Amino acid sequence: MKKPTLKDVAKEAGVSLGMASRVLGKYGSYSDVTKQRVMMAAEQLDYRKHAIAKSLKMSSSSTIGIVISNISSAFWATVTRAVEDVASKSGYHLIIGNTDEDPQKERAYLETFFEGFVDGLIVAPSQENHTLIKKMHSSGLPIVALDRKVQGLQVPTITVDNISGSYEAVSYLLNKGHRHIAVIAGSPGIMTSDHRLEGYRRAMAEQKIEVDETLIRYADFQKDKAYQAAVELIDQENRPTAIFICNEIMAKGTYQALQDHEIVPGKDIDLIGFGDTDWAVMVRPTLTCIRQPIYSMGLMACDSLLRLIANNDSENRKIENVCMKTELILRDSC
Amino acid sequence: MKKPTLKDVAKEAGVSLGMASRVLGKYGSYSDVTKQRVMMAAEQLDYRKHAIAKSLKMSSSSTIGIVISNISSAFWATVTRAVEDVASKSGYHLIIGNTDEDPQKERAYLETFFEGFVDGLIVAPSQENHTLIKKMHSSGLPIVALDRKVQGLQVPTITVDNISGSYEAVSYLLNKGHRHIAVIAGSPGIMTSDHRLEGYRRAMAEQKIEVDETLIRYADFQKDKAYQAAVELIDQENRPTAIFICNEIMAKGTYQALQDHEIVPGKDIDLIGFGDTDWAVMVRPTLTCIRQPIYSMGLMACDSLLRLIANNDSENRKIENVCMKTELILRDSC
DNA sequence: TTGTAAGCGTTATCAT
DNA sequence: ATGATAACGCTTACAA
Repeated sequence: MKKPTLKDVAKEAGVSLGMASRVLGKYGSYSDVTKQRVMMAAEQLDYRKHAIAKSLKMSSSSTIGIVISNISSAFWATVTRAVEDVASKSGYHLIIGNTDEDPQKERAYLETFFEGFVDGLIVAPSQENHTLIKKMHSSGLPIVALDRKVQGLQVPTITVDNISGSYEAVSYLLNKGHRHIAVIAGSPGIMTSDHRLEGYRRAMAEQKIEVDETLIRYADFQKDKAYQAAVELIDQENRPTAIFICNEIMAKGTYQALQDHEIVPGKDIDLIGFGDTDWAVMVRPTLTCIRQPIYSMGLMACDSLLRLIANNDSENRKIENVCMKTELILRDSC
Repeated sequence: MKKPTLKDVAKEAGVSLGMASRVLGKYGSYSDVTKQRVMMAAEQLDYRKHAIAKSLKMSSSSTIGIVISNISSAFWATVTRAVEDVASKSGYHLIIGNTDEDPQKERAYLETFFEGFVDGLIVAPSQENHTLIKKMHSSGLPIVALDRKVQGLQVPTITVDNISGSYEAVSYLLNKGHRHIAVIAGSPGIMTSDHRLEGYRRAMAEQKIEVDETLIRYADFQKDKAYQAAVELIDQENRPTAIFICNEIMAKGTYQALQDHEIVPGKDIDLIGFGDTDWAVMVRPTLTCIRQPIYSMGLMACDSLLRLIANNDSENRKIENVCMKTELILRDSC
């Protein structure tokens, strides 16, 4: 009835517990006869090692954790997929923690992951729990930061070059002759949002065009707020001739607002969105996007983490930060 | 340097190990003074319980596993999100296993989840590993099947009524006067695919319309194959006047094929897709869909599993199968 | 109220 | 080559 243990296998095979462990774990030395008997017994009892017990003994759970905002968004689902692919190839399991950008939830996950449950952690940190993360790091837990930096934390960080990405996009608009370029930004304080806005400002500054602050709207990365912002922008006195949207969720809201108001992207107003999305090629006109190497980001983060775990004892591990380039995908919306 | 253990806390507080455990675990009895001293010591050392050790002792890891085909698909990402929401509310962690419908990968996950790592399992089983799943179940591991049944396995199963869903959709097309209705199906053998095709056949049979087998195409749930199938359908002699597509991924391929050939859904040909998707309302014309209660499915699955875990000892748990209804969302493509 | 000690199922060291 | 035994860090029954 109960699951058989090593003890049961040993008894069945007529050997000692240690012997059974050696055979099944393929270490130490044992005779061929013993091997046969143990294998037989294990087979017969349908024995499976108890992973938790092993973890305790080895102080390693072969599990990594990932703390992100929302697994059901296309971006994070792809990242998670990549991480899981890499992790499983190395025999690691993946535990996910969904925070919804809620510092409370994030803290709860970090705390439980800090209880020895995971061998390493990939985290897209909010602003709030930096001290906890630092404490975890200094206590020796391997950590990789993803998509966002943590100030003063010396861990490998995988980001996208948000500044140059949006700089490129806005420059493209400027070179097309646009002078009134609106921005639908995320939330001030979040790195990805700030950097994308910064790219906009740099492009504008470079061409010596003064930024009209009424053309900058914060929509907290939310679709509905972006819809609202877009409606306001097209209604306002100095209607922009182009809109730069700081993520794909807000791009959806913006695009829908324009559809609802029968304003045609690429004709009545130009549009570029940060982040590619599957509907970008299905809508008409298609949407010009800044593509991020999402899968690669997850892949590199996990790769980096696994290397960190492997070399955890050696102190000479040096921090490898990666800042990936984006790609401007030109389509019909501008 | 090393993480403090209960022993360290006890020593620091000047009490026994057992005492420290009682205070920190809030059970048994202890004096106020002892409580103070232990709490102080724990605080001072920044003590955290070791989750693995606790799991071993309690033979429960507060972790559940989910085995699905692809976390980066919208459907499974939403399911996973729901499961994680419910699980985390009850203090459970979620480990994900991505199979890509590969029986080998699926088996690997099932095996490791069977090593005592999880307290329960949610699985969308392929056809191959039924015996293993049954073995896991009979060994006492709580299991819930999601989206697909396992023949002869007595576990709670959360599915969608695929037959009635597609029956409703195809009947709608028939009532509109369509007689040549094509189907782009998934893979024969997979329950969701077979049932959706079955719904089609029933609707046709009910109106005594003979099924033209050249109008049935299998596209293995893949976008490109669906694209190809759609092209063939519109090129063939008896071009269908409507197409019923068995999932949203294939709907994407089909829709794109029509766009590329300048055939307008809802005008030149009617379209209904099984499964709602975010681009359905963004494309023009919008796409009519059969909506599945995806989040609810994940929610109920996890809920069911947690109840199973809670009542695992009592034998009187009865199997609660849930078959959820779909909803036909009428839009412009038909 | 408090301390002692026996496990949970492994791995790995030390004798033999 | 093999067996006995001490951990890993925790919970908890039993004694005091």
